[in-house]
Amino acid sequence: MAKANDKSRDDADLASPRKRGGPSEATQARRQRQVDEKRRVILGAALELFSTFGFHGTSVDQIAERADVSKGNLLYYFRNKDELYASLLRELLVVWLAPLRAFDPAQDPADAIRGYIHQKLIASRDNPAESRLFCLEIMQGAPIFGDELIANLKRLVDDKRTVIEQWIAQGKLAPVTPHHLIFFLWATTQHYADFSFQVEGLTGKTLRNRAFFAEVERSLCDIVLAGILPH
Amino acid sequence: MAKANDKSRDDADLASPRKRGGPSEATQARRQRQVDEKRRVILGAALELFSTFGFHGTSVDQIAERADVSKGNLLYYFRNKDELYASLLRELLVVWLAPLRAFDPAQDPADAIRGYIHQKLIASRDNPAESRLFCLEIMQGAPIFGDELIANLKRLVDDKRTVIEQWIAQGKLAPVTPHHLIFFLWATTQHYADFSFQVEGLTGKTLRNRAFFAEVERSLCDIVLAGILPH
DNA sequence: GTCTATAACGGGATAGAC
DNA sequence: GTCTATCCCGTTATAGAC
Repeated sequence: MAKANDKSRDDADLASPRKRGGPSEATQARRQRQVDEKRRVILGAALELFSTFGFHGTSVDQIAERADVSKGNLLYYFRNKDELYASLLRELLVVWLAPLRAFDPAQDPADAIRGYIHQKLIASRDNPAESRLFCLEIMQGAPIFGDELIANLKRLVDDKRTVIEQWIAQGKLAPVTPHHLIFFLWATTQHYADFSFQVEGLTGKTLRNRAFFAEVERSLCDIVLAGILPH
Repeated sequence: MAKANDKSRDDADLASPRKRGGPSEATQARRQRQVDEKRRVILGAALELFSTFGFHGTSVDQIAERADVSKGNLLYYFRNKDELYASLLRELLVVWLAPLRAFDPAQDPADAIRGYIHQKLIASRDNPAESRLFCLEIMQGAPIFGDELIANLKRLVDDKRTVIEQWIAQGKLAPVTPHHLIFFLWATTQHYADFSFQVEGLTGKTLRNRAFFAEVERSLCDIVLAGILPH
């Protein structure tokens, strides 16, 4: 966020001719808030479109229209389409990885996993677009955001691998391969976001349906926990 | 395939001026084989590119280059880009759904599920591009192949739902929700194809590594079977 | 900061020679 | 059947008025 804003701030310095002494700090802060708000709106529109139609399937014009700004104006806030896309991914990465980050060796593994599934299903229900965006990006080999994404993932996963290993050493978990357990949790929970179109087509329901949400959560917890708690 | 070929055959009739009586049946058959072969090469190139870069991220030019034909020539075999894409999906649908189709009420459910996981992992190892192609298509709401794809899926899934229900009625399976079991198997096995880039980035291995393949298979079977066999 | 106009480019599809 | 040349459109990005 900080980095992404550097540019707009630089441009603003050039573009708005100041009287001697410049505007008050309050005025500057207000302007900055308006700038941030507009960036937020544009990023929101970009998220919806990129996650549905992909990077190449979405035009800057479409994003501008959805965000209710002109294309020229959009390209004042983001240097080009690539930067808009990268900003979007960078901003969402932290929140997208949050549920896994919560894993802690002090927790009971069953609680931790139940909690993870719950959090991830809520995210899949409320923010399916984010999930789809990362799905698309990773599936295509992360061509744009690339190394940054994988490097972040790797740091987190290495960290959580040791947590799972501790649980196993303490006899609290069956000897599963940590990587596969993590992939397993990712795959099953994200499925309901990434393939919501298919899930809805086949079952007629989405995670927004209370009963369906509970059913998914129970099914996943039952299967996973039965398979990984010490026998 | 039959439908897709109608057009080329029509065009061939128009394009190649025949002497009275026309070419021998043997000659016609040979030509047809060459036509089929060329279509196959083009479809193969299209599969690799579409599954990696998506429909909009791939140009007809790139496909032509990879298939070693000119763009003009490619568009002689496929009316346009959309038709090429739809032909590809239609042709792969049957083989892609084959592993699930094998589910049979006479089988032991543990055997059936072990067999499914094995088949699907082999497919994920040997034909990851097909898996990614369907993943992309379904994730984007199946805009092009659309209703045809969902209709096919629905027929198959409804069929297998009753198989699973029978297993449960016979006490051979814990009372799982059939849909969720199916989603579960899809999600976990396809993960290794669709996210192979991520899997490799994090573990340093792919399904082509013998030991890794066995590890994945064992992990999946252990977890799933422990969770769904009658307790 | 915001808009319109337009330059510059790439892609899909067709025409027509061979 | 195959190729090259070309048309035409949509798209990105910039220039410049306000």
